[in-house]
Amino acid sequence: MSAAAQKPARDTRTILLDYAEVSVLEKGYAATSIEELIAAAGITKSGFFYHFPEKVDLGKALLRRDNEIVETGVRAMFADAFAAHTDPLDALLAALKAYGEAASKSTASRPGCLAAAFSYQDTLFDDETRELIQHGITVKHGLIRAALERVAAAHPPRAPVDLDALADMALAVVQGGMIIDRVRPPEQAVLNAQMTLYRTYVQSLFSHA
Amino acid sequence: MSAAAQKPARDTRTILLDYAEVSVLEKGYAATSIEELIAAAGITKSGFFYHFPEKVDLGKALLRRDNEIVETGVRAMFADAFAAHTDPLDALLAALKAYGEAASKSTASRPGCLAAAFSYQDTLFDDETRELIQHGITVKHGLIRAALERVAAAHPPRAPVDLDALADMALAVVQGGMIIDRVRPPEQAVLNAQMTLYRTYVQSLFSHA
DNA sequence: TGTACATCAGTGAACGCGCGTTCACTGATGTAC
DNA sequence: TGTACATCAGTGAACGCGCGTTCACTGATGTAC
Repeated sequence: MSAAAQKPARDTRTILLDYAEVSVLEKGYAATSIEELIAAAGITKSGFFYHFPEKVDLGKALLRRDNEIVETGVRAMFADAFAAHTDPLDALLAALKAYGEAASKSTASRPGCLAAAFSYQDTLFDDETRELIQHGITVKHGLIRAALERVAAAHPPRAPVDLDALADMALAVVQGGMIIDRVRPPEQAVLNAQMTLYRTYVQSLFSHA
Repeated sequence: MSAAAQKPARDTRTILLDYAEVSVLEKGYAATSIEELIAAAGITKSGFFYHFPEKVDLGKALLRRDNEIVETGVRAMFADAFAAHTDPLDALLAALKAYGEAASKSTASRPGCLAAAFSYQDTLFDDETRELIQHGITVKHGLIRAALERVAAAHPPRAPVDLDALADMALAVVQGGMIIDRVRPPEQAVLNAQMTLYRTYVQSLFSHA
């Protein structure tokens, strides 16, 4: 518990990215100015362009960092859950719970998703950026879909279930829950309630009462 | 079927709003410039400021118009559905189907929701605008929640159901479906598939097989 | 151990453009008497 | 029917600011021999 361990000594680039992430989530990419980022990081404007040759590179770096968190963090949630539970259904439900909770307490004060923010501004970007936006949800979809397959193998559903659509529903419920949480006045934690409801649905589809 | 009936002769203000709506959905409010709007409407910049004293008034007008469509259009969908079906569950399912289809073929080429776009830029706005953003989803929530109450009265569910969360889920699934449809490469109609899945869920909660 | 060079992480000054906004004015249409 | 005035839907020119971007340069640290 040394004091040094608490402050990981963020470098300038990380400070820029951290501040940009919050700002993009609050007012969007276009309205996030380089000026405010350098004020937060305490460097000059040319210093910014040393780290990011163009503004669009900031957007890409933001998405790449976010995608890495998905690749490692969310993947680990599913791996851990499947390691901890013998029943795939229990594992999936645990993983979804962890994912929902992580999503609800993201970087900024309000929940939000970079990919969602970017998706409503994406004609400003090039193809590479659009692919980065897409990548994160593709990975998440894959993880959930793979888990659903294991669940379906262990618990054959009564009626046929479209596993792709069901996996998408988890993503949709999180994205939509975030938007509702952003729009509604106080903290009502719609996102968490939605994930709970979704988990109940999945359970009802596969567990034979 | 006269030719005059096809072209309702949009006035300049409507042209500005129409173009702005598409643009906001594609690149966001901040990146939607007055310059491009007046180019589309064929007026000068001062002409724009005759219609909207400040840019923020354009945003408000956009949201007010959208809210009116919800107030009349979506309300009518529910009224029509409940007039056409004796069973409240059938009525709700029909209304949701109509709502989902309307949402999937909105103004622009891709599905999108003004409130969602604005919610990811809302620190740019004043309180009045934020209330307008909120109003639309409050109304929709109210309509779905009222319908769910009638369904629950006619078909008491086996297990207790949180009707507010279930109503939110319809909104979340539509908002989330839109984001996924925007991000995924071709037209996969995730939004419609999600609404179908949601309707199946509602049906399973209330109809005793 | 000393020197030469390369890389890193910036500085400082300037750029042009496009943005939202203001202001005085105008021509066409509508209304009052 | 004619005139006076008001309102509507704009025009045209100018504004200052902040934006992203460029360019030549710099001081500190690292590496080679």
